[in-house]
Amino acid sequence: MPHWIDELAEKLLQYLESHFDKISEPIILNGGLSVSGLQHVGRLRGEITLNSALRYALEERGYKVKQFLTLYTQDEWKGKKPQIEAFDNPSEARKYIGFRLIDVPDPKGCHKNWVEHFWDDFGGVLDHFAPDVNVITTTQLYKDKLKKYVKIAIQRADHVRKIINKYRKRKPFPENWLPLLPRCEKCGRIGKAKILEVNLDKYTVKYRCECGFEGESSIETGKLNWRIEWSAIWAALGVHFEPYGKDHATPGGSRDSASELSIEIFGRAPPFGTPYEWVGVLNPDRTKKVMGSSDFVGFTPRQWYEVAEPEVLRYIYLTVPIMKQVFLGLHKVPEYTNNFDFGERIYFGEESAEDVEEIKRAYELAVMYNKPQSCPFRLSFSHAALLVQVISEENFLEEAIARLKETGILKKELDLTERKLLETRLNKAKNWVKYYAPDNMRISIISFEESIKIAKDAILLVKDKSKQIKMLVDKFTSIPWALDAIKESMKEITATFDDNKAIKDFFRALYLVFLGKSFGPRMAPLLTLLQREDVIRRIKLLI
RNA sequence: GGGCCGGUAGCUCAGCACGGAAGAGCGGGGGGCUCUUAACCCCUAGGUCGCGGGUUCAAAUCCCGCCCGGCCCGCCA
Repeated sequence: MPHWIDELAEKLLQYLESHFDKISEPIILNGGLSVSGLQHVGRLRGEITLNSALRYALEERGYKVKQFLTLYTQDEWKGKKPQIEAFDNPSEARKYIGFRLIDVPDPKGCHKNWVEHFWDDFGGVLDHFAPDVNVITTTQLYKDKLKKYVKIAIQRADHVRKIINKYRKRKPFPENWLPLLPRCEKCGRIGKAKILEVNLDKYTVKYRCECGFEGESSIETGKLNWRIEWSAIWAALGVHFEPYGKDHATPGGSRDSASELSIEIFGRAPPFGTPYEWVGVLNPDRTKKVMGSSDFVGFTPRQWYEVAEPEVLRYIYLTVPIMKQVFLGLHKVPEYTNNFDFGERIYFGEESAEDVEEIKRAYELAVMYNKPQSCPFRLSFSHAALLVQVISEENFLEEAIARLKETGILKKELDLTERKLLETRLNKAKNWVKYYAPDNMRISIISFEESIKIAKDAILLVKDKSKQIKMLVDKFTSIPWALDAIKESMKEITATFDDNKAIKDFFRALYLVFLGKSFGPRMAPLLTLLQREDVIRRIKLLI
C-alpha cells in the first residue's frame, strides 16, 4: 500500500486537473499559524512536515513546488490567562487585549514584539525540520498581495454577507455589513470599531471606535473577517494545497465556508486539503495534554532540536496516520530515535519487517534531501547518553570513537558522514542527559561522605579480598594514571579471584563506592576521569 | 445537535482498507559476554483483541447496535 503522502500527492494532482484549467507551476502549498503564544512542536505536523513531504513527493514526480507558511500576525491578542501571565506585570499586560498580535510587546523584552519573541523558538530552527519554507505574515500581506482581494471582498460585501450568514443563522450579520475589522488608531485595538465609510481609492476606512474615538485609518492596518480572509489569502498566494487542523474540519465549519467564499467571491477553486489531528504532550508521569499555543502547553521545535534529531520527529509524523493523536514527550527521545534508526536499517535493507514499503517511504520522506549514501553507523541513543557522561569534554568525538572500538560496538572506520552523524547524536544525547534523562540514566559520582556510608554495605561483597584490594591500591599509587595501566592493574587483581561471582561482587562494591549503585559504566574508563587520590581513598574504604 | 480518534500483553502501540493458527518495542524475569554498562547477544509475556449480535468453513480484521475514554465544531479568529 502506498504511503499516505503519495496518496495525497496523487489526489492533489487529480484535483488540480479537474478544478483548475491546468496544473500551473509552481504548485503552491501553504500552511497557517497564528502566533498567539508558544509555538509548539505540534505545529510542525500538518503545516510543516506534511507540506514538505508532499512537496518532496511532487518534486519526485517532476513538478515545481513552492511551500509557504503564513503567520497570522494581524489577529487579535485575546489576553487569555496564560497570555497575560507571560508578562511579568500582568495588570499592565491587560491593556494589550484587542491589539493585533504584531502590536503586542515582547513580554520578556528581548525581541521587537510578541510575535518575534514566540516565533523565534520555531522559526529559528525551522530550516532543520523543513528546508526552503517561505514564511510570510498577514501583516505584510495586507500591505501588498492581499489588497486586491480586500477590495473585491468589500465591493461584494453583500454577497459575502449572504454566504457567511448561511453559517451563522443565530447571529446573522446585518445589511450594509462589511467584512472588515479596522484598527483604531487611538486605542490600538482591532475589530472594535464601527465602520462609517470606506474609501477604496484611498484605501482607507472611517470608523467610530468603542473607545469613543472617531477617525480614519488605512485598511492595511486592519483585517478581513476570518473566513473571507482565509479564502483571500488562498487567492493572493495562489494556494493549491493547504492542510488544516481538525478544528476547521467539521462539515459546515470554517474550511467549508472559506471554500464557498473562494468560489463565489474570488471565482477560484479552493485549494485541496486534508485535516490533521493535533499533537499532545506526554509527561514523564504519564499525564497527557493537548498542545496549545495560547495555552502555552507543549514544547518548541528548538527544545526538540537541542536534544533530538529533527528527522526523528519527521519520522514520527510520517509514520502515524494524519488523523491519529500523537503524544510526545522529550523523555522518550531515545525510544523515538531507536524507531528512526530501525526505519533506516529497513530502508537500506539491513533488517527486514512487515510493511517494509511504508517504513522505507516514511524514512525517505523524513530525511528527504539528507539521505545518506548507504546505511550509516548509528549508536543507539541511550548508549550515547551513557557514553557522553564518561568521556571528557574536549575531543569527545575521538574519545567516543575510541571507546566504541574498544568495546567492539564499532568495528570499522567511519566516513565523514558517519562521523558527522555520530557527533550530532552525541551532542543531542549530552543535552538530553542534562535536561530530560531519568535519574537512573545519570551517572554521577557520589560525595566521599556518602561513599563512607555506603562502604559499610559494599565491604560485605569483598570481605575476604582485602589483601587483593590492598595490592590494587599499591598498583594504583604507582602506575601512570591512564586507561591501559588502570585496566591492566584491575585484570591482574581479578585474575586471582576464584570465580566469576567474586569478580562481579568486586565490581559491585566498586560501583557502590563511586556511584552509590551496584552497576555503572565500564569501570576503568570511568576511573581515568577521576583524580587518582580520590579513587584510592574510596577503594581503601573496602579494605 | 454535528464530527473525528482511540479501547489488542504491566506500559507504548502495530496488525484491521485485501478475514485464515494473537505481534513488536520497552519494562519485568533468567542467562551469556577473558572484566564488568540499562551497550551487545540469547531465552522468557500464556492477553475475554471494550461489550453484544450478525455475515462466514473461518473475524482483532467485514456489517449492525451498544459501552467507555480523549478531542473538535455549534457561527471567534
